[in-house]
Amino acid sequence: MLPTQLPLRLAAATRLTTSTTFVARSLLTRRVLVPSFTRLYATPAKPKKGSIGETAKRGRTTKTTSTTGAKPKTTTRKATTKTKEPAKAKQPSKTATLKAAAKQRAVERAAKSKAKKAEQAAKKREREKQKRAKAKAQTTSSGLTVKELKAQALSPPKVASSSAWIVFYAGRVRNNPSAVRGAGGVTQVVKDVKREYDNLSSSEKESYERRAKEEKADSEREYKRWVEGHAAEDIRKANVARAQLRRSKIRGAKQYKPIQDERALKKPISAYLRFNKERFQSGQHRGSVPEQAKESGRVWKELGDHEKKDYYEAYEKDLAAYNREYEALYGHPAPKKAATTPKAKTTT
DNA sequence: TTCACCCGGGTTATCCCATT
DNA sequence: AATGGGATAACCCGGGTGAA
Repeated sequence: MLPTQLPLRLAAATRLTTSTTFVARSLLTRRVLVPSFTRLYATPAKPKKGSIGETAKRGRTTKTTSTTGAKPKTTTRKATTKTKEPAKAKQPSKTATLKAAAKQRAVERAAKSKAKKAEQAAKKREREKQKRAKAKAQTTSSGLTVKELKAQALSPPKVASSSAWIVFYAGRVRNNPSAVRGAGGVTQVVKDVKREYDNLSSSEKESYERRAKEEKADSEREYKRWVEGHAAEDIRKANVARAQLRRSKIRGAKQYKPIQDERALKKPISAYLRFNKERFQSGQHRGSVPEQAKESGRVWKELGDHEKKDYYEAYEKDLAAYNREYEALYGHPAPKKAATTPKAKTTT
C-alpha cells in the first residue's frame, strides 16, 4: 500500500521523517485522509535510586554536548604572560609609539586566538567524525560490524500510536497551518486547541477516540503483515542482532527494539521465577514488587530440595517442549546453555 | 549546522528486587 | 533476560529562536 505523504509545511519538509505526515491511507473499501503521528522513541531510563534529588530535566535528547571545560581560559592566561617579556625590552621613552605598538599586538593576539579557537573546533569536529566512522566499522562481539548488524536487524514499519488528542490536534493544525507562526506560536496553538478539545461533547470525543483506535489498528496490521512476510528464523536473527545493537555504544542504540513476532517462542521461565510468579498470582502477600521479591528470595532459599523439585521438573518439562517446538519452527536446534537443573548447587 | 527550549496530553520504557 | 504491578520520567508532535 503506497501512502501518499503530504508534508504539513514546506519549510519543515527537511525535518520531516515519516512521523508527521498526513497519510492518505486507502483502506480495503474506502479512502480516508487521516493525520498520522508516529511515535518512534525509546524512553530512557528512569533515574536510579542513587540519584535522589537530581530530578532529570525535561528534554528531547540526552545532553552529550555543552560540557566544555576551562581549557580556553588557560590558553588566554598563557598569552598574557608571554606579552610581558617584549614590553620590558622596549625603551621607556616614546610612550605614544609604545602604546600604539601594544595596541597592535593586542589586536594581533586577539586574531591569533580566534584563529586558534576555530582551528581547535575544526579539529574536534574531525576527531568526532572519525570516531563515529570507526565505531561504525568496528566489529562487535559477534564478529560483525555495526553496519552488518544493522542490516541484519531489518527495518520493520513503525507502529503509529495515536490518541483522540493527537487526532484532534493534528486535524486543527492541518486546517490552519499558519496559526503556529502567529503570535504565541505553538504554545498558543496548543493552548487554544486544548480549550477546544475540552469543550468537545462526549460523543465528539468518542468519535476521535474511534479514529485513533482505527489508526492504531491499521498500523498494527501493517506491522504484522510485514513481520509475517519474513521467515521466523530471519526475525529471530534480526532480534539477536538488535539485542547486540542495544548493548552497543552506538548512537540511537535504543531504537533497535525487538521485533514483535507472534510466532516467536518464549524460553520457559526458571524454577525460581515460576515460584515467584505463583506467589504473586496467589496473592499471598501485599506490598511493592521489591518487597515481595525480597520475601520470595528468602522463602525460596529456605525451601528444601524436595519442595523445589516440582518447580525444577516443571521447568524441565517446559524446556523439552520448547526445544521440540524450536526445532520445528526455526529448522535447527535451540542453542544449548549450560546445565539446566541447578539441583546440585555447589555452594563453594 | 545542530539542537534545546517552549506547551499539553498521551504513551511507553524503566525502575524497584530476588534468582537462575 | 525472565516474573510480578505501580509509579513516573522521558519521550512524541508542531515552528521559531537563539545558543553552542
